[in-house]
Amino acid sequence: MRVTKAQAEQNRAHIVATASRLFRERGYDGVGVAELMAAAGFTHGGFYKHFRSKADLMAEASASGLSQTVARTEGLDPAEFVERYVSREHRDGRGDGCTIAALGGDAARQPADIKTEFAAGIENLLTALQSQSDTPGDADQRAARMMVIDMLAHSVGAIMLSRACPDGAPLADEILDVCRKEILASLAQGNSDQPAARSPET
Amino acid sequence: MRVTKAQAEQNRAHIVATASRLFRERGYDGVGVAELMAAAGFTHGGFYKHFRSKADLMAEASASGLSQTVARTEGLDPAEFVERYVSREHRDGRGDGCTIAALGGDAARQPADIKTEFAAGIENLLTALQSQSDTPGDADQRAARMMVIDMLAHSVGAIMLSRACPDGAPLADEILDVCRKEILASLAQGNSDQPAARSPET
DNA sequence: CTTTTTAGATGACGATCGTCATCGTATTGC
DNA sequence: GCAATACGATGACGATCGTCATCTAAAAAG
Repeated sequence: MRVTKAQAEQNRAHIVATASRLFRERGYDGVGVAELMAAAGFTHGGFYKHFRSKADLMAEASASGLSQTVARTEGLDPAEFVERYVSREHRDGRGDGCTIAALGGDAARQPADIKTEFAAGIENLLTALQSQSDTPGDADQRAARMMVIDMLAHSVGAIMLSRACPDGAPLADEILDVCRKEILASLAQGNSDQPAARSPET
Repeated sequence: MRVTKAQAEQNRAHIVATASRLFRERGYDGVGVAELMAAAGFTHGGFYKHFRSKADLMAEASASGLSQTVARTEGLDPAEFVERYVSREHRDGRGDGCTIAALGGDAARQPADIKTEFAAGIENLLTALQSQSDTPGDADQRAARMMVIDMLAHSVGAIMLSRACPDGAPLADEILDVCRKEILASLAQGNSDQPAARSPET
C-alpha cells in the first residue's frame, strides 16, 4: 500500500525520532530493527526503503538527537544550561535528554561516521553556549571556548556518574548536587574579566 | 577432563579478567559468551560451571575492573590522579583503563546489581582520593569529599567526551588538554583553607 | 584402589539479530 | 486513464545470541 510522498517523508522522520529516543533509552545494541519499527507504528519490512542499514539509521538518529540538544540550548546562558542539565529531571529522563550524555559512551565504540556526528554535535553545542557567554574580545573568545568545553565535560560527567548509581541511591543525588554547585561557582568566578576574581559567595 | 581445584579457581579468575577487559573495549552487548571464553582460552561449554548467567559475569567483571582502578589510584594525590586520568594514553587504552569511564554509560542501562557495583566502586575511589587529600579537620572532611566528587565527575566527563570524537580529531585532544588544565587549576585553588583564595597562576 | 564428583569440550536448542525477496496497492508521471 | 513507480506488509534467510544436555577424564573423597 503506497502512501503520499509527503506522508512517506513524514513517516521517515517519525522513525528517526523514535529511534533517537529508543537508542538513548537502551543503547544502540539494546533495540533491534523490528522492535524499533514496531514502536514507530510499522512492520520491519519497510525499513530498508528508508535506510541502507541499521548503522545508517544510528548515525542519522544520533545527528537528530544532537541537533535537538543544540536547539534547546540556544538562547541559554551557561548558568541556565547547567541548572537544567545537571538536574534530577535530566538524569531520570534519558530518552528525552542529551544525546551526548545518553550515548556518548556507546559512540566511542562505533564506526567513524557516528563519531563524526558526535564531534559535530559537540562543536555546535559549544558554539551555542559560547554565543551566550558575554565575551567580546579576541583573547576572550578563546578563553570563552575553553570555559564552555570545560563546563560541558564537567556537566556530562556529572550526569553519567549519577546515572551509573542505583535508582534512589544517596550518592546519585549527592554527585548531582555537588557538581551543579561547583560548576556554577566556577562559572561565576570565570565570568570576571581578570583571573584575579572576587567571589561574592552567592 | 577435570583440573585441579586451584587450577579451576585460577581459570575462573582469568575468565573474569578477560571479560573485564573485553567489556571495557566493546561494551556488555558487544561481546558474547562464546567469544569471551575463546579469548580466555576455553570453549563456551564450561561457562555455566563458573557463572550462573552472563549477567552474573557482567557484575563480577565490573566489580573486578572497578577494584583495579581503585587499587591503581591508592597512594596518588588528586593532582597525580588527574594527570594520569585525563591523558591521551588513558583515552586510547579503553581495555586497560578506568571501568567507570569505559562502561559507566552502559551501566546506567543495566539491572540494579551492576549499578550497585558501580556505586560501591565510585565510593571506594572517592575514599582513596580523599585519603590523599591533605585535610585534617571535620568540616574539611566534607569539603574534601565534595572536592573529589567534583573532580572525578569532571575527569570522567573529559575522557568520555574525548572518546566520542573520531580518532585523531583536533577536538578530542583539545577537550583533554583544556579539561586537564582546568581541573588542576581548580585543585590548586581549592587546596587553600579559605574560599577566598589567591590563585598564583602556575 | 574404588567410587564419586566436577571442570571443561562438544553439540544442539529456541529466540533474536540484521538483511533481503516478494507481493500488493496506492500514488505518481505520462 | 494507463503505465510505471515505490511505500509498506509478509515471510524467510543465515548468523549469532544465551543457555542447557551430554559426555570425558581426571581430581577429590572414601
